[in-house]
Amino acid sequence: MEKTGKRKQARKPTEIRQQEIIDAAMRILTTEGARQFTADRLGDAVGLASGSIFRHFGSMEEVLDGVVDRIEETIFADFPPEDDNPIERLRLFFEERAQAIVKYPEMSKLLLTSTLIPNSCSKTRENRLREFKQRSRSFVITCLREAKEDGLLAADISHEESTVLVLGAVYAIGQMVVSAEGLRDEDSLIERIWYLLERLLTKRK
Amino acid sequence: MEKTGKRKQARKPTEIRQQEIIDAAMRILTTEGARQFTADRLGDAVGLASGSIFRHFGSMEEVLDGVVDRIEETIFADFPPEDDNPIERLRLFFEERAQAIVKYPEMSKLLLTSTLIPNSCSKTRENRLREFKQRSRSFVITCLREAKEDGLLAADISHEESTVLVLGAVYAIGQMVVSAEGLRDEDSLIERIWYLLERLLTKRK
Amino acid sequence: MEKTGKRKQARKPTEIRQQEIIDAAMRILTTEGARQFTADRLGDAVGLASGSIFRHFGSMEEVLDGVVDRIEETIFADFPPEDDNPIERLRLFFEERAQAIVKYPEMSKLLLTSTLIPNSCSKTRENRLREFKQRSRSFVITCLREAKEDGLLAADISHEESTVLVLGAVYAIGQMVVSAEGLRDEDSLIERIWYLLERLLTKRK
Amino acid sequence: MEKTGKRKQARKPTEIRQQEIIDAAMRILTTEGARQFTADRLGDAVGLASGSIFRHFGSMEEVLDGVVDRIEETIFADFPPEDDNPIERLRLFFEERAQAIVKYPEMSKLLLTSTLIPNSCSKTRENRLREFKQRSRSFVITCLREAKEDGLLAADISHEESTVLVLGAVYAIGQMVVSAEGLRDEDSLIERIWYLLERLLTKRK
DNA sequence: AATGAATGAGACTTCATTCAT
DNA sequence: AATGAATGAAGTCTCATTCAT
Repeated sequence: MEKTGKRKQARKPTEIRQQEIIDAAMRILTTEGARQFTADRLGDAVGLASGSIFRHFGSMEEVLDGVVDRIEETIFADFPPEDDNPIERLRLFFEERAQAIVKYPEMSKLLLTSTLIPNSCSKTRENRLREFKQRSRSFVITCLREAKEDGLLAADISHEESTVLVLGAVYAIGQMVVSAEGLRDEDSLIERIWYLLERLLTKRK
Repeated sequence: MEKTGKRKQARKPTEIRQQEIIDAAMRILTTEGARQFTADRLGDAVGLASGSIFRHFGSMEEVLDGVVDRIEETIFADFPPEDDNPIERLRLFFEERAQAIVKYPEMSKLLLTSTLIPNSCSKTRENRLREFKQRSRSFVITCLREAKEDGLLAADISHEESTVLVLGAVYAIGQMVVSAEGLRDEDSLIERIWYLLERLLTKRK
Repeated sequence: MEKTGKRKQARKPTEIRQQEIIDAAMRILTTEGARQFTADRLGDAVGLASGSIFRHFGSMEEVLDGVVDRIEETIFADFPPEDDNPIERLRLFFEERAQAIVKYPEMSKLLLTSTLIPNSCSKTRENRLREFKQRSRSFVITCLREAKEDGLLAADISHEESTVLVLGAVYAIGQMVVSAEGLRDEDSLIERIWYLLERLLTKRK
Repeated sequence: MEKTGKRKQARKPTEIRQQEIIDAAMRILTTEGARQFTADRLGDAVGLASGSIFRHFGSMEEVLDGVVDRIEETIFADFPPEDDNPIERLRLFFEERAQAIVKYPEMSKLLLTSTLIPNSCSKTRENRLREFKQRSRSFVITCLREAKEDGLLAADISHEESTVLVLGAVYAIGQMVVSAEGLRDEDSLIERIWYLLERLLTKRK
């Protein structure tokens, strides 16, 4: 019944459309849920007929693969950070990751939920998301282990529990961003959190 | 190779079936994803024809409401813990919640992903999940604020960042449980993490 | 969710139940439509579980056959009326039929709609209803033809159009009863209508 | 023995298909009954897959609304007729309506059976059909009342019973058309019936 | 490159019917 | 005689995908 003044949509090259579609897909997946991720809804969101989606992606599955690609590019943009001091390396990781989450809040949500992204038969996409988490975790563990060996960590702290605290802080920031709208000055918060973490982890003088 | 050879299905009262169905639904949602949450799959999992699901729930939506009920019952089982000392209260919360997560790993996953549970039009279910998170967060904040007023917190620590650390630890434990299968002796880990958190938060002598 | 205080239903012999079920079926068919004619709805209406319907009728189809039986018994209760004068015979028919319709308004509705009564494959039930209409029509035609031969009809009136008027009056009374609730003193109306019809049909002196 | 051999289905614009679907729906409802009014059957009748029905109508309910629209358009095509003389006005109505019924026999059947058209919860469709009948009835009553006031009616005839006769004649024509196939020369019959009615109603000189 | 009609598979849901209790 | 759980078939509707235009 609605005649939404749907003019003949401007033609754009596939590369542009693909990006638009991936953007829309992430928005739908995170704000409306996996069940709303349909070609119709997606077409709506980018201003195309649903059939036209398939000019730019071979299938809905491929769109999802594009989403996962995008996640990878974003959160591993400057990864791994390099620095001789493992604590400093960890700080760089923490701040970059926290800032990425603040900037693209969908990311953390999608990451935390791996299986909830529709996957019909192949486990590949799920595994990739799992691997992303694993890659981050390994980095954190390596930093902390090295710090321990270098005598930089407080004596009674093992890398096991400190990993939990560091990664947990990242997750919690993601949740804050998603839920608590009234969150301003995230940069300062991120810094203060790192300050706390560092004080906890490292040798007190 | 089916052992059951399509026996006449055992009859069970609706109350029992409802529990079985909710159990299965949580398993499917967390291990197979929202897209696999279908009546067929659900019937399979409890050993019923798909149509029979609707003798026990009016719709798939109602099953999901049942899942949310179950989550609420589980994670708020002994909530809020009571104790005069806010730090002690926080410790009780932390340990109960962490143990709940270890025991029912699906819970934390579902909680973290609110919107990803299929929801058609009504936002109620999503809002309930959001409220659960808010309820926990409020409890933590209140404890920490009170501790601050009582002079129990370290001088330079605000409740804002400490909340992030405490909740983050809970989330991270959930993620560990889900991903790292080879996690034994969680009780000890939980204790060690709390020990770390408490040392960080409270006044050092 | 509703616990409608559904006590264990009193046991009644099949003969009683069958009548109750047919009553309920007619009510449902006429007031709620063929689509609502389900075992559940029927059980509801007589205060039984839907499964219990099948203790008293072999199938829903048989219930419908019962409905048709009931219609036949009712509208052909004193049929055909007997009298030497064909006009008087017609009057008796008209008044009996009109009164039956006033008393059981569902009847006329069901009669007028033959095909709308659910019938899966067999045409039998539909044909029976058709035959009921035919039987009435034939009676009317026969009366009028005989009246014509006996010189009782107005000279320029053929039995064809007069049949239409007589039967039409019966249908219209049915419609009035169904729609216009505020219809009192039907007896008088029926009489006045017959008076009109008779004046129209017969020789004016 | 299918002649079509499953050709690629012809594409037609939605407006055309909607009309085809409404046509088929009326045919099915009147000749096969409300229970056969299914998407499958409907798809069959228009030569589409059952799912494709829903490209053109949002639901089966909407198809029914379309049917009611069509009925309204048809039977109220030239309604109300205009003429200064109320008897003449009534004649015009009678002939137009009778001819519409002869042309589209389904109409009268559907009209007479309002509730038997499937309707889930909303009573709107049923009410619309009821209103159609009421609109016609009101017109007839108004004509006859006015004729009475103008002294055109026979002295001893009230508008109440004469309304019954006029509307009844319309219904009876509908029934004849539906049942008695061998009905030729309806025009003449309609005229003769009106002649009878008019002679009955009006002042005899 | 874009549209929009069509399809077929599959999802949700209803329902007559059966049967253990 | 009655219940209420179970089934399987059928019906409504959705959706990815194809393709003529």
